[in-house]
Amino acid sequence: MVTLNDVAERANVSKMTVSRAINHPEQVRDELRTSIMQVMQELHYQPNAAARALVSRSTRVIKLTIFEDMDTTEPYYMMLLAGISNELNRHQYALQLATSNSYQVGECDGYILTGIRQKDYAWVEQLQQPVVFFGRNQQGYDYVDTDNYQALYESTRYAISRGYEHLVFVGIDVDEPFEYDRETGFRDAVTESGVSAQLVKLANHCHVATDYVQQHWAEFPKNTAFVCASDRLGIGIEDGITLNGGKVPDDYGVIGFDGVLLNQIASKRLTTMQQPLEVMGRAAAKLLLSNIQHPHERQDQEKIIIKSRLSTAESTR
Amino acid sequence: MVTLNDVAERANVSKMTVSRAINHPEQVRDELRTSIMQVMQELHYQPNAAARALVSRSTRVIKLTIFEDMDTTEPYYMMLLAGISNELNRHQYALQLATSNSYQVGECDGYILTGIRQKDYAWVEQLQQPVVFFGRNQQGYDYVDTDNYQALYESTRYAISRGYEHLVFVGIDVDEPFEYDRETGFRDAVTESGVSAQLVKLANHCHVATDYVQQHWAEFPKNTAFVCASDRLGIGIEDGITLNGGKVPDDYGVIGFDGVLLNQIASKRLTTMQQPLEVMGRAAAKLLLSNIQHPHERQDQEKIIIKSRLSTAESTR
DNA sequence: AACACTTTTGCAAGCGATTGCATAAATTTG
DNA sequence: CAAATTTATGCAATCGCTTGCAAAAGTGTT
Repeated sequence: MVTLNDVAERANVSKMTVSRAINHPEQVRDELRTSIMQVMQELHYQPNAAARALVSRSTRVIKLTIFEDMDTTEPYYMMLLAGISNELNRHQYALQLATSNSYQVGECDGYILTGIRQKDYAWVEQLQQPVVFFGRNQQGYDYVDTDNYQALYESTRYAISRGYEHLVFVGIDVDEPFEYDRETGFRDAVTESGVSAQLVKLANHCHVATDYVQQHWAEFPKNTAFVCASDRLGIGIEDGITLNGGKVPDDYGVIGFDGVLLNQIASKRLTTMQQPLEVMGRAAAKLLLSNIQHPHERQDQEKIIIKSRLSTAESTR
Repeated sequence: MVTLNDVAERANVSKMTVSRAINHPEQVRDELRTSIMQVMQELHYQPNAAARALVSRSTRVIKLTIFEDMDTTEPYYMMLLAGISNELNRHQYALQLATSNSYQVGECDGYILTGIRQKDYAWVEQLQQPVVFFGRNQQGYDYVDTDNYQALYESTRYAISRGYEHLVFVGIDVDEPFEYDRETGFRDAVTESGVSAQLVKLANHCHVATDYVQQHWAEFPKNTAFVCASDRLGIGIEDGITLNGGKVPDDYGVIGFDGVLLNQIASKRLTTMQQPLEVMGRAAAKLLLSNIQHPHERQDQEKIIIKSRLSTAESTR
């Protein structure tokens, strides 16, 4: 292994000068610095991260902890990963992946947390490091989230504007803030417009939504639009409608939420509120890094809320 | 920060004894060890990873490097991640994520590489650490892969066994071993059966496949089955058929490959060869760890080949 | 009880880098 | 041009832990 000392000897300077050439270039004579850089190249010198971390107390590692069984394999997270990873790389931080139940091995400079449910907050509190949430929380932690209220409000308004007269909100059966926000967005939109509406909460799976439509088909007059809390539900609902002989989008409309399935299935063009997950990932990474670099500058909870964008397709007229 | 010394003082032993209690429990008197363990608990002692790595020359970090633009957001990788992450956690290793173009920050004990193309091998060779590939390679590196030949051979045979009389292989237009294997599996199966067949290679996107069917519709007599190199292509093909008024599965069959979209879209029940990605991820992690722990035991290239499983659904009769 | 063991614990050195302080060189100033 | 100041480099200590060897304690044998 090539060490600072090796470089120093070869460059005829002390290892301190080499160290400074790397970390504080302005403190080293230009000429000398370039010659040191060259030696580093020749020797393929790579600073030892462990040694650095030991003395500087900074690992340059950020952990993304996903509080959900990873075998559910949400493609959702993949886009998040892309955003986070890109941003961290720009700042020369490494991204480490962990799940809630994973053995806590290795240290890090901060955490990005996602998929957190109420029961997990105890775990979070015991963390002694900067934390940024992906998803709203009422505990005062900084977070990045999409505007769930706006998303459902807007998609509901859109459905109404397309002439659908009966609205169904198909939510997810969890007790979490994001779900309330979505529901409230829907409620406000229908109340304002005075159209008839109903709500249901289902487990977040296609077939559950399909079954629901099958079993309650009588409740849905023509001109019903289903505003869903996820694309999965949207797709399931659409199937249910088709199986009952309903015509999408002429007689029934469907709007999803997330937008993660969009690029994958060309035919299933679901109208949906698309979350800019890559952007949100970047934002979370950026916020965390800023918290790490300026530990005391911030007093209040920082909230970065990024709007979802309506992406219209063939499941609405 | 709680250090070994703190624990040692509190437990009235030297820090060496504490260290041994952790790393070589059998060398410490049972009674003493349990009392040390207790002190560690009380003080919430966590060994400093950097210090450990510095002296032991092992970081307990594995890097998964994905050689593909991550913004393509293949859900494929998510399942892989799950498998790798689970296995690494069992062995108390951390998983670090990197892309080919990401700044190489931090050290690791080994690499799992996926999405590698011919042009990337130069980068790999310069690595000075154990490497396991995800996907076949002819360079002598250990790898884990699904049996691409078997997968396409089997799905083609299946299509033939269901009575389809004209076979179309819809491949991906890349120059990689895995693609040849698939093609060869298809060729062998049709040759053996003597059915008529044709091949095409397309970019791996739904709409490309849909367009292809539209433009070549005249070439496909009734009783044609499309055997595809990915689920995306399969879904695109199916759409193309439907748009042309073809009946799936009665007059046209479609078989995909991967199985990653299966659980996501209930209605689009594509018959497909399902890769057990979680298992494959585990296998890759296990193989890498064994290479790390027994550096010289192995002479030849180790190949772990895991069969895909046919999952029949509504796109074949 | 004295010897040769084996088992258990402690000491000192060092992994590769960075921090604080001291020194040397270069530059400015009166 | 010597003194004061700025800029550039080097020295020593240290981060928390593990390795190699030495010392101490315990065990058994004659």
